[in-house]
Amino acid sequence: MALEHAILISLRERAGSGYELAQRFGRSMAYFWPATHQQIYRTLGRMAEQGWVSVTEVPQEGRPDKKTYAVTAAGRAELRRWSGEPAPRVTPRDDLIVKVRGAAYADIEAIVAQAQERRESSADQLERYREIERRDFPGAPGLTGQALHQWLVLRAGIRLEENEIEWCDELIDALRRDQGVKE
Amino acid sequence: MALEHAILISLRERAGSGYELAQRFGRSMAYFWPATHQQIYRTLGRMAEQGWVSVTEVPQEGRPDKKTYAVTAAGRAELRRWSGEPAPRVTPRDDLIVKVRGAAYADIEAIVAQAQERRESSADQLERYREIERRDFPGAPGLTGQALHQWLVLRAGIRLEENEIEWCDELIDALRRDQGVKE
DNA sequence: CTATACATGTAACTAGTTACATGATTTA
DNA sequence: TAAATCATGTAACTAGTTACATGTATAG
Repeated sequence: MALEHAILISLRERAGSGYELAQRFGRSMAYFWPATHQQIYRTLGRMAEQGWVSVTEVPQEGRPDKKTYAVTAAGRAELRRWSGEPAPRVTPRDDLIVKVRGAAYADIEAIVAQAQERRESSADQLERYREIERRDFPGAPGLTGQALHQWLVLRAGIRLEENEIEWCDELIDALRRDQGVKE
Repeated sequence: MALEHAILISLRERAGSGYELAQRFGRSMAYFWPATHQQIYRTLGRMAEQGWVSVTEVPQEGRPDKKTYAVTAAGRAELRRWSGEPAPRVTPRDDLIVKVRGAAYADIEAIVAQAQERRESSADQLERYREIERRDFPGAPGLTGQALHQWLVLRAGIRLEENEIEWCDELIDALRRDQGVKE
């Protein structure tokens, strides 16, 4: 389960509470592994049981006590073990593809509209990624170490959006053309 | 939930039993929406309760009776309704990306090896897709109707694999280079 | 005075995966 | 005689989503 390991990575970069982790996830990991605060709290609990993280209760005034988590030696070993085992491939399930497959039984214009919406949201996301690239990775592709790793992840995101945009364009053109032919 | 709707599409193309559907899924839908026979039987049961499909029990000799499912008018309406509503975007969760993100805490060579494995499996899949394209869609991109829709779905698969291959190549090169620099 | 940040949780639900069960027929 | 095909299912589990709950402090 990659969520546990994504948390281990995040906690190795900086120890912190579930709340802090959820914030950090929202800002970085969520682009490729989203997780709600519930999921993070629950998973941290399980990880503490397994001994992958240690918990320190920090009493606070005026607000609930906070639990700070840090990666243990066992957690570090587990992260290393996991990262060496074969990474399974998962089929990304996309409703829009199913709709295209069944377009004969649907309102084609409604599907075209969804493709346009998708295209726009991908273009927006791509622009956000490109801005992050400019701001945080000006040295790319000549980076090293952690910065390189982060940039490579960003590259995956950029590629995904670029691909999405191109496919949407193909889709819109082809469905439009076919509609035109029919009339 | 797209599984229900993928089943409606498949059953509109041809009515059949859960078993038959599971076979057909394995041969086509599974490329973009995999489902086990359990999932299909369970979902068909739910769909029958909702009145989206009708069930006819066909007694057989020598083997268990078979239940043939067909899409009802309500099912056709539901398919049309669903295909018009906005398609949600889901983040494809990929373990390999998480591993790259945390490469600093891992054995980099092991991650490179996984990227190579991934690259090969994507190249294989791409070759299979290209063969289907040659065999079943020689008229592309000038197709119309259902053949066009099926080809557009295939295009999504082809694009996905091409993109995967390119990203893996970037990844392998960059991590290798960085390893070289370090030494 | 309203919204946001801080901080953690319980509970119920949905979707998908994996293992196990049954049993005849046909093909290698 | 072993394996694959036909045919349907129960049960348990894992991962992720959504709704609800609590309560202070601070910023606009």
